[in-house]
Amino acid sequence: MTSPRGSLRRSERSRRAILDATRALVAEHGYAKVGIEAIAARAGVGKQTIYRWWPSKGAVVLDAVRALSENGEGQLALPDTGDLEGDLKQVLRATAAEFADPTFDALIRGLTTELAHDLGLAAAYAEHTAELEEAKRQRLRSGQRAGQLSPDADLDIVLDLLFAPLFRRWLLRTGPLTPDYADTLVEAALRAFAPPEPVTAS
Amino acid sequence: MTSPRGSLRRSERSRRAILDATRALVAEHGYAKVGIEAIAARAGVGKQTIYRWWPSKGAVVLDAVRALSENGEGQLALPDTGDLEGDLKQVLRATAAEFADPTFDALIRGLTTELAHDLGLAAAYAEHTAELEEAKRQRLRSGQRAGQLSPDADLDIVLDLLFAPLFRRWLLRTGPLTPDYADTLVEAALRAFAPPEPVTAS
Amino acid sequence: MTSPRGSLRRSERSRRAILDATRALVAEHGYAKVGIEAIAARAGVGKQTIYRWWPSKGAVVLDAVRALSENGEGQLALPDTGDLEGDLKQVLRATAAEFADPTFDALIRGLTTELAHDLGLAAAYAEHTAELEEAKRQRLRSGQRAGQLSPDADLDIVLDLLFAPLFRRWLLRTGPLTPDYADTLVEAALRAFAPPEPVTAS
Amino acid sequence: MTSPRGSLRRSERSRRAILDATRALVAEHGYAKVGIEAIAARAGVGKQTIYRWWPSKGAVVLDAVRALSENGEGQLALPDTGDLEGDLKQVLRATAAEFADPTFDALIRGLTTELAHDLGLAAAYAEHTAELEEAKRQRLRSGQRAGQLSPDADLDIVLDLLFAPLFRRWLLRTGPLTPDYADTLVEAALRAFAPPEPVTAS
DNA sequence: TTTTAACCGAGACGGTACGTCATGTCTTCTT
DNA sequence: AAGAAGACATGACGTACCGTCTCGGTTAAAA
Repeated sequence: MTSPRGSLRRSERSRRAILDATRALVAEHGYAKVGIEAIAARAGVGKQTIYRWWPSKGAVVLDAVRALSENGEGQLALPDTGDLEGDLKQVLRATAAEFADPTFDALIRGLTTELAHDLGLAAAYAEHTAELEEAKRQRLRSGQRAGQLSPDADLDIVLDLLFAPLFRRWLLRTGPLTPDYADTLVEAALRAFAPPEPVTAS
Repeated sequence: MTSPRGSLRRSERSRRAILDATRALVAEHGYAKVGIEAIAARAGVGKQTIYRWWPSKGAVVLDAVRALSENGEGQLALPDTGDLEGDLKQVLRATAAEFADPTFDALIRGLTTELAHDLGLAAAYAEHTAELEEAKRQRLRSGQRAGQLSPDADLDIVLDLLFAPLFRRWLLRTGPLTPDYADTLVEAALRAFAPPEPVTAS
Repeated sequence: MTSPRGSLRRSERSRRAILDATRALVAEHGYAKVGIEAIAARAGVGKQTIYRWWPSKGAVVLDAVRALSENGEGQLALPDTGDLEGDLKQVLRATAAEFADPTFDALIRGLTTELAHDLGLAAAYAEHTAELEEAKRQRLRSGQRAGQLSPDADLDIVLDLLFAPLFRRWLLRTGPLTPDYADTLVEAALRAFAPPEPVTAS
Repeated sequence: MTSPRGSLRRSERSRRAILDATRALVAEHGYAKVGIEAIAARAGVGKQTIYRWWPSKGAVVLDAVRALSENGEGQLALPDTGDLEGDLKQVLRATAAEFADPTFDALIRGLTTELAHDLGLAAAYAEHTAELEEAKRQRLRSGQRAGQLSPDADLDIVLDLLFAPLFRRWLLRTGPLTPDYADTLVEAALRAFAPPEPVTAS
């Protein structure tokens, strides 16, 4: 069901032009220096067409980000080789790599700072990331079942330990997002929630 | 002799009025809706007096935050009762509590999102927090010496594990900043960097 | 078909409000103390609406003056009773009287001093007054044909002699603009360009 | 008696620097674009030193003009060769030539437009020009005694006829200030106030 | 000779207006 | 009905000057 949302007459052409222009402009000038007028001008679109379909610049950018991820849909299953540590390292390294892409960085950085102030936008973003979050939790659960993670572990806390340091370091630029850093975080988090030592028969 | 820096004639009166007005306005209306003009008007000051001494709104807010901490100077020693876990829990709970104060939240939230975009401001902020960061590291080192933390532990990583989840949860409002959450983070981080089991004589 | 010039959508409402506000404010406070912001505020109009259509305050005032004259259009024919001296006295007296009106004085005084510095504005003003100037020249030509003025007279010089003294006295306030003064100027100018004495048969 | 006016301690050095800077800046950028701050900066003088001795920019410019004329003092006697027409032509040509000097033009143009709005300044200027005006009147009186001008002629009106057209043409740039134009004005004015035809004995 | 106070340069201050820019709403005409 | 275009009222931006004010430093008169 790929029917148009919200209207029977919405121009797909304009929608794409707006999101493309947004991506390009934010990459070029940074989130803060891009305004609705500039987007409209670059997209060759009337301002009203933007205001009609999005409530704020943040919402446009959110959709621009969404559109990026929607190229290959449904790839939401995380790797599950049976090796939790290896799989998580791969995921965190990939996340760190994403942040290194200037276009993605500019988009997601602006969006993130907007989320901090706009509750509605934050909710919309949460909806967008819910699936991915669930996939992460699933992978942890799978590891738990495989005895690679304590059965008592609160998976949300594990996720926090894994991703929050990465997020903070990226957002505030307090350090480089190296693969090593990703690995270190995974090792620390898994150590914190290691399964209990099996009692070995002596 | 801490003679006036940068000018021989800067008005202390105006400086304080500006920082006070900034705090009040950001608390009332939120960072984004406060402009230089409003600050100047509320402070009873010409706009140029702000532009003369600060390069951006972010810089003013940074100073407003700085001024908050400078009331009681030099209180930078963190508690060191000998109980690392207990001391850290106290610190994280206190940090969480700070974020609960609406005025401080509004100020620091706006400032933080500005840091994400303004490298110069981020550097200035880093300078401001350097002392506190060092104090935290000191406390961890002290715990290390007391055998409450692995001698191999990278203290910056420990700090990341402790504070980044709190930071992220606060900034993106993805969960409540309860004392329990603070405690959980401390326990997890210490577990991740627990000292090696002493070999017990059998 | 005098369809809208320069734009398809200019607001006549705003235009009139701006010119009215300009007239009122200049009359109240004098040309120099009136700014674009004040005009916009009084007119209930955005500043940009002024900047969009006029290049300078002087241009706005010029249009405000223009609008005054355009109430009754096409009344440009000067009196021509056959008595050149009488007609000119009437015109100069009327001109002097105009300058006595405080609103008109304030507008035209500010405009005039602007003309002295702004070549473009001077050109625009010249265009505005061209018709009137031509009408004056016509009346002189008519007098010339009637033998009341030397056939050799350079009409522009005659106009200078008639109006420049009035202009200077008004602008610099070096004397009162009485009807007597107007009459004196007319008499002097006509004496300077009197037709040659007819050769009387002796 | 060239004692300092208004104060026993006024710095002649600063006074000259201010007037020189004023002349230079007005010549370079035009009257309107020169401000007190710029003059002070160029003169290497504190703003207060200007505000202490002059009430307005116009007053400074007036003094700058005054200083120009005071180089060779007392040259106020107009030529009196016995030939009124020739002498007046010389004076008007000289006046026209003065206006052609860009520095003088810029200064006097700005000053003149200021006079139109500032009564106090106009009075001060009148005082400055009083001597010259009187000299002009004297020359006319001398011509009157020599029978080159009607005994009834109102000399102020004659002066108006002579100089107002020149003034207006210069201020509003409605035509070139050629020697021919000067001559034409002199001839016209003298024709208007020619002495009565002597009754020739038949 | 020493005081002392006006004058000086410098420039920060509270203000006002500038001319530009972007906002979000609106109207008009086109598709 | 939706879109491109862009005028509109609004209001913040950062700059430029205004005229006033303080700050040391420097003179030249008075003591």
